[in-house]
Amino acid sequence: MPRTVDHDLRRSQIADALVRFAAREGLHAVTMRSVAAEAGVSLRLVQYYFHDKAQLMHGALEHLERRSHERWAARLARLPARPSLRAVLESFVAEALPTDEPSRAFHRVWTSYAVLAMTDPDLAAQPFVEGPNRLERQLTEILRQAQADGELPPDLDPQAEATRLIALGHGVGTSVLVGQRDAESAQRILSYHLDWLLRRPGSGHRSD
Amino acid sequence: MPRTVDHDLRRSQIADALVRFAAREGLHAVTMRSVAAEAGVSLRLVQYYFHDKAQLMHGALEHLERRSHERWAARLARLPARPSLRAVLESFVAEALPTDEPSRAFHRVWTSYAVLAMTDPDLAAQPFVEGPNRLERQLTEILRQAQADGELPPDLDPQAEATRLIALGHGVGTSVLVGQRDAESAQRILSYHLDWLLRRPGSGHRSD
DNA sequence: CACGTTATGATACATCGGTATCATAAACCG
DNA sequence: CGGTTTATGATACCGATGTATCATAACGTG
Repeated sequence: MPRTVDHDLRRSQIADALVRFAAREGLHAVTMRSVAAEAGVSLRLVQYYFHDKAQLMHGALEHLERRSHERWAARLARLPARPSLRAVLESFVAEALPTDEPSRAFHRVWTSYAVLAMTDPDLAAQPFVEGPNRLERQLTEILRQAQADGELPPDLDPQAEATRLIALGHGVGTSVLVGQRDAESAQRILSYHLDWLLRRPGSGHRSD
Repeated sequence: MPRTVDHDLRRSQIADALVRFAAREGLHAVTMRSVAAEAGVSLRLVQYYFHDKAQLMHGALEHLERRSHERWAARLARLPARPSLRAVLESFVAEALPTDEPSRAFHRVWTSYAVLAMTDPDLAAQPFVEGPNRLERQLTEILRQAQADGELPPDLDPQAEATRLIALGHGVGTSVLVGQRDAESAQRILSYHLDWLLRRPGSGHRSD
């Protein structure tokens, strides 16, 4: 058997190129040719690995989703063994907000895809419905556990709070992407929210 | 002087056609020809009134912004003379959320433009920065006033709460547009938030 | 009515972008 | 080495789209 190359790797490289380009020029400006150029590869090869533009776009979205899960998992792994609820939620916020430039790029492209999904039905289902739902369940479970441990006020609804935190992160994140607010200000807003959420877990923050 | 026609009216009609089409097919699918067809007008006339595609897109965005302000003003006008804080905030939420189909269409197109603005610098400034900023100031003032009137707990920061409410509306709204959540569920989340915000304004809601 | 504005129609043209084809080179494994 | 896979290059084609041009029709105001 001759020349063996990791197909998934090549596909990842090309998908990465698409994301880089889309982050810079906009997803609407993505063409087969521009992606090839960005990847430093011939147009022909992009056709070779993705056959279609539709499949290219689809593949890049899946790639983006995987990357996102990886980063979230990695951030959780970086936490200490028994992290405080605050630490976990800070992690979530840091991941959900477009802070550094790579994160900005990711969120910009992700949002662009979300807009496409609003009119392209076959693009939507998995990433933009199931994804957030899973995250919401995950976060709900974390909050429920924290509540059982007395780290979260018992009068809060974990499900509702998870939803609220995610939606807030999304909303504030968008305002950063659009240039209304800088990342620092965004973090302050989320901190304000967390401060309130964890206001009197028993060990009491600040004065009252 | 011969045949006089209201230019602004024609421009509005064409801009409306663009919005309708974009809501249905996606902003990326908008072409001079598709807008003309949607407006029931010749391609030539679209060129006549907007000269350029860039100017057409720009004009439609301004149109969208005006429409938005009109609707918000109209909703405020429909409120009673001395409305309760809750009523005002409910109005805001109702306007911010894509509930009925026309509202869905508006928010869908607006979000599409927001994504364009992320990479097209000359498209952004006015609507997506100044607009939200103005809304935020407006809402902050309402909250500050309500606080002075004892309708809002005094330990809340009006500015921060305004920001939070808007961001939350945005985030939840997006989740509706993307099909993750229905409008009813979205309203429940915002109601939860308002319930908490107005929890003990002096005349005491529920038990504690 | 006449004139200029408003509107249409019919194209024409260049460019871009997705797709397809074919020949060929380069690399790698057995 | 030889053959299969991987990759490039050179194009070609077609449809879509923005833009431009020109003639002409409809129309209403003075």
